[in-house]
Amino acid sequence: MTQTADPRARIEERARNKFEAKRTELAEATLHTLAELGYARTSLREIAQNSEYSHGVLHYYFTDKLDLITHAVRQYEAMCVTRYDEVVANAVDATGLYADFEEKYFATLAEDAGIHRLWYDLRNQALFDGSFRTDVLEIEARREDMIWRVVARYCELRGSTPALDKASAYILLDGIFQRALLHHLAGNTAEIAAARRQLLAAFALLDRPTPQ
Amino acid sequence: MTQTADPRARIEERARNKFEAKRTELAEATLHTLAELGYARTSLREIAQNSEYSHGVLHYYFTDKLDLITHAVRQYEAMCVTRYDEVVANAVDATGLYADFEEKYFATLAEDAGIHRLWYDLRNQALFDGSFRTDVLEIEARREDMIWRVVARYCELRGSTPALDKASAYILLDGIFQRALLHHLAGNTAEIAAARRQLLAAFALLDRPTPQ
DNA sequence: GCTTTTTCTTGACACCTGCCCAAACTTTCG
DNA sequence: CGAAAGTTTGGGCAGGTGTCAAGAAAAAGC
Repeated sequence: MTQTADPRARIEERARNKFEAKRTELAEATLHTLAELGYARTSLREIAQNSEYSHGVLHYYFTDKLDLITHAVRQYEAMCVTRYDEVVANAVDATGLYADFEEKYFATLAEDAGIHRLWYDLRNQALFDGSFRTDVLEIEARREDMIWRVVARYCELRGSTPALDKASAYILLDGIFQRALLHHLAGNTAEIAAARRQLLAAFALLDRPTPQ
Repeated sequence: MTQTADPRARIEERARNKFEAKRTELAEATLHTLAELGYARTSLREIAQNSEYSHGVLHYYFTDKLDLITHAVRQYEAMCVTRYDEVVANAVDATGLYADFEEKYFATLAEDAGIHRLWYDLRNQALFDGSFRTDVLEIEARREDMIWRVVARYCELRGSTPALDKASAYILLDGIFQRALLHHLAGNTAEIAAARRQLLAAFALLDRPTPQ
């Protein structure tokens, strides 16, 4: 239980932690503003206004606008790539896994629409701006992994083998989600119902009998 | 062959055509700038600089920035939703259709990367800004149709039935494209090769024997 | 309690944005 | 030709942007 002997080091460490904590607090506020306005329309003053500080603070804690947004994106990652882990962990059979997954899928579509469209916005920025590319590709890979855990477990419970590779399975399931998000924001409820059918069909397709 | 009797009407008609022609010319320049910079960073002055006119002209021919961009987007539509029609028309068997489609698919991925990323950018804007939503949804529907013509013809030639509905087939094939585009711009050639395999697997999956 | 350090606010800066407009230029028409 | 209409330019406007710095306020250290 002994701590670092040097008290100066302790103080410095504590300061660093506090500094880091404020950075994440500000990054959190940044995420909310980004989710509401999108990357294109989000300004530092707007971010500050949605927090309890003035816009100058942002430059005290971050060197750049890019630094701030990068930090916010990394923070987003943590919450977005584990969304279905609980569903997978608790699954006892394929039908139940699918039901729980579908429920969470359409729940987050409506509840977290803002943060989801932000992600698609940032991924798109990476098509134009190289600064984000590395982060985006890494998050994308983790999202693929997340979906793959669902798909693999589903097939395992059914005693079958996935008919698509990891990337394609993600592309299909996430693509259905993205399309549904657009229709959700457009208020088109009929297409949300269609997305439910598409998701079901996708799972039916993914799962083929294991060749023995 | 008689023309409109009223000469004043003729003149007015000709003027309108000229006006419309200049609008499309400017919209064309707008597309190039948008493809290079993305929606977020494209300004009217930048668009004008990439054309041979000054920025004032844009306000002479368009009421708004929105008006201009909307016009540009509609113009984009024409070229983007018929890309594979020739491939479909010339197909004599399923293998040939797939080969031609795949070739065009990866050719346009590299050649027209700019315009493709612009499309994804605009589609994304629709998640935040309702002004585009109608146009985006309409173009998206036409793109689905375009892909569906390929898929349906492919299955027809094989004597099989598509295993996914129109929307899901588009989601999968376009999703593979979008992912490949990101990796193309990131210079990741290994993932382009992976996309080739994904596309092949997707077609293998799409096509299931027709139940008789 | 007083000094030092950290944290935060405020206002300034240079630049860019969409939009508007008066004046110059060009074309069209009688 | 001259007048009228159409077209284009370039500058001005109000407002917004990221960034910075000086000084107020708060916290920490002794």
